[in-house]
Formats: sequence, structure tokens, C-alpha cells
Amino acid sequence: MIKNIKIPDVTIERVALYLRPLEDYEKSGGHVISSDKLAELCNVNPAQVRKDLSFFGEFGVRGVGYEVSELLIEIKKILASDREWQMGIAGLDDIGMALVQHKNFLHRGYKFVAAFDSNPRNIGKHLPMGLVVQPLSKLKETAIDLSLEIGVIATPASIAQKTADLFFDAGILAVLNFSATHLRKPDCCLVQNVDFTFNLDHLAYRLNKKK
Amino acid sequence: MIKNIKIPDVTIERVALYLRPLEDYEKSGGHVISSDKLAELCNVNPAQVRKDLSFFGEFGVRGVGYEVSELLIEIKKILASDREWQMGIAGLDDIGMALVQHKNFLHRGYKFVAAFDSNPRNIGKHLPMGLVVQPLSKLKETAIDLSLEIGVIATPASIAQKTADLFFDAGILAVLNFSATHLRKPDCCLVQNVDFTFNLDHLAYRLNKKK
DNA sequence: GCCTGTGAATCCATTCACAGCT
DNA sequence: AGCTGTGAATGGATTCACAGGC
Repeated sequence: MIKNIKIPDVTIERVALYLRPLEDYEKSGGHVISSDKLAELCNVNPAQVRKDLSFFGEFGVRGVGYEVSELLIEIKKILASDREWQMGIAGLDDIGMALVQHKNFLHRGYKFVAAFDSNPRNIGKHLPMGLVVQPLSKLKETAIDLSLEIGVIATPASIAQKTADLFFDAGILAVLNFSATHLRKPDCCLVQNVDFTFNLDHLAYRLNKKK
Repeated sequence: MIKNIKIPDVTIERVALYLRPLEDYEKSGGHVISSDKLAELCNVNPAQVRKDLSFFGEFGVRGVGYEVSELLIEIKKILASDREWQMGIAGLDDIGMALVQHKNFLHRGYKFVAAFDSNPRNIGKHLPMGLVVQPLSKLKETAIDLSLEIGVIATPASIAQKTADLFFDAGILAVLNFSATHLRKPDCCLVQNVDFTFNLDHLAYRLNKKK
């Protein structure tokens, strides 16, 4: 019952935000939640919660609230996180290794099923979940074989663009970029950059402002 | 010459964004840049660039553009990234180790000068830059000794809140949180959450929307 | 009475368009 | 002529406030 008006990006971000406290709330025994309560857990305005959710349907019951388990399912449906996504990672130095080992990804359905590196020192390495690091030259073939949908770039900045191009060329439409470079991409593809120093810049700014 | 009207958060985020392409531009030999060019490098609107910068002063020359080296200095001054920040990290499993080794932090003036862990297996470990992992019980003392300003949390979610409280109690006003928990904090303190699965949720949503 | 869903009102951010300086 | 700086116009997003259903 998704309305065909434009849904703001910030709404998507907030809906993803709602997911986490909601899961905690369910775990702690809550079955029904009001927009007031959910808003409080997420530090947003209650009307905002209701409006955000109303973009996608009418999930609540007037006078009562939202049924938690149902809302969780709906949100996961909205975010398309109600299924597994097959991911490949390139670059298995410190960050790459940490990402592959990170449990949260799998818990949310993001599954690493292939790993690539250009460094002979890393190729052939055995990773958790039976993954073996393959050379970049195998990327396209493997991506097609395993129907990879998301590529994660954890290579040094110097080869990030080359690696991204390999992903794009293999038909992968979405890339999560942990390298410190801005990536050029075809119009059809999506890139999401993760740069920790951005977060620190923001913290530093706010720290500094309060003298 | 900072004006005392409220500066939007998004402006700060974009100003941090401008920094990186600007540095590249300077490295490739550019000395003067127009708002058009900078906007193109950052995928934003030229008027946006000018308005953002004008919140903080008049850095450009009409008819000419912005002097790159000067603009870099001004932006760093705005973000308070024209100096070193002393950081402590708690949690030295895979993510923590990757962060400590990550060169980008230091390059931007964010310096790890202390490391803490509760796991006896990690305590005493020697890290790059002469860091030695200390027990959490030493956190407060060390934080005060070294004038730590930013705390980085890379512990398991289960002890993230406890660790954050230690940082706050030691007088650290800013925390960068890599654990998958929402942290409670005193009003005077700042918390910035980093959750990679958020980025993936967003990618998944957009991937899914284009069928 | 209580809480959702939503039009209307408000608030804020972006973009336009041009005056003003070089 | 070229490009910045900025008031004014536009376009979105947030919040209010209440109608509508339990």
C-alpha cells in the first residue's frame, strides 16, 4: 500500500533508525508501542514517527498504538531487509578483516559470500564462514556465479576506483565504500561512502563550539 | 568573523565534505577555485557552496574565486580540525585494532594516545605508535593525565554503555560509538554513532526500489 | 479517553537572480 | 566579463492540531 508520492531520504534514514530500538523493545517484552514511546526511544518527534510510517501504510491502531512484531515486519519490508543480501568484499587488510568478522552484518541479513584482494600475501587466506580470498581477476566471474548484489570496498584509496569499476563491470549496482576516495560511478549504480573522519570532524566542531 | 545566526548542521557536514576534494585539487596544482568548480567536485549546487561558506566569512574574491590554500585553512579553522585532538579508544578486538591502525585519523589530526580493554587477553598488547592496552580501571586516571578529549568505543555492545559512562565520568565530552547500541549520555556530552548496517539498509532500500 | 493518521501551518534549507566588487 | 555574496523566492521537511476510529 505504498503511496506514489516522493518519499524523503531522511524518512528512510529514520525508518532504519526505528528498527533498532524496536527490536530491543520487543526483546524486553513489549508487544504494543505508541508513537510517543518510539519517538522517545529514538529522540525524535512523535508526529514525525507517525508521518514517516504513514508514507508506507497504516500500521497502527487508533487509540492503541503499533503492534511491535507487525511493525518490525513492515519496516523490514520497507527497507528490503526482510531477506538476505549477497555481498562481496575487496581488500582484506585490517578494516576489511574487521568487517568480514563483524557479526552485525549477518544479523541484519547482509552476508559476505566472496572476498577479493590484489595483494598476493592475502590471496588464499581462509576467512570465517569458509570464505577464501580470491584475486581481483576472479571478481567478475565470481560475482556472476554467486549473484553478488553489493560490493564492499576496503582497499587502499589508491586502487579503490579500479576495484569499484570491477564491481560495476560485473553488474553489481551498489557499492559501500570504506576507502577515503570519492568514487566515480555509472548513473545506474549506487555508492554509499563511509568516512569515519567525517564523524570526528562533526564531533570536533561541536566540541569546539561549546568552548 | 563568524556570524551569530544559527548555522545548520547540514552546512557543517558539507563544509567537511568540501575539505577532501579541495585537498586533492590543491595537490593536483590548483591555486584558485570557483564555487562552480568546487560544487561540481562535491556534487552540490554552486550557490550552496557560496552560502555555506558565507556563514563563516567572506573567503572569496569577486570575479576571481577562492584561493585554495587560504580556503583550506579557513575550513579547518571552522571545523576545529586545524589542531590535534587527543583520543582514547576502548575495545581492541577486530574493529578497534583496525581503527587504531587506520592512517586517515592521524592525517586529519585525530590521534590515538591511549587504548583500553577489559579483556585480559588484550591488556598489555603493544599497538602501533607505542600504545599499550590498559585495563578499563585505568581509564579515568589516564584520561585526565593525557587530557583525552574524544573517546572511541569499539567494545561489544554489551559493555558499551558501561564504557561510555567511564569516559563521561573521566570528563570526556565527546564519544564516537562504533558499537551497535544507542548510548545514554549526560546532556553536556556529545555522542556520534557509527553503524555500518545503516548504510547498507539505505543501499538495500534504493537497490530494491529500482526493482 | 487514548492514540493514530493527516491536512494545514510553520519552520528551515536550497536555489535563484542579481547587485557589487575586481 | 567573471565570480562572489546575499536577499528573495521557492521547495521541502517538521510540527501542530484535530478529526476519526478504538
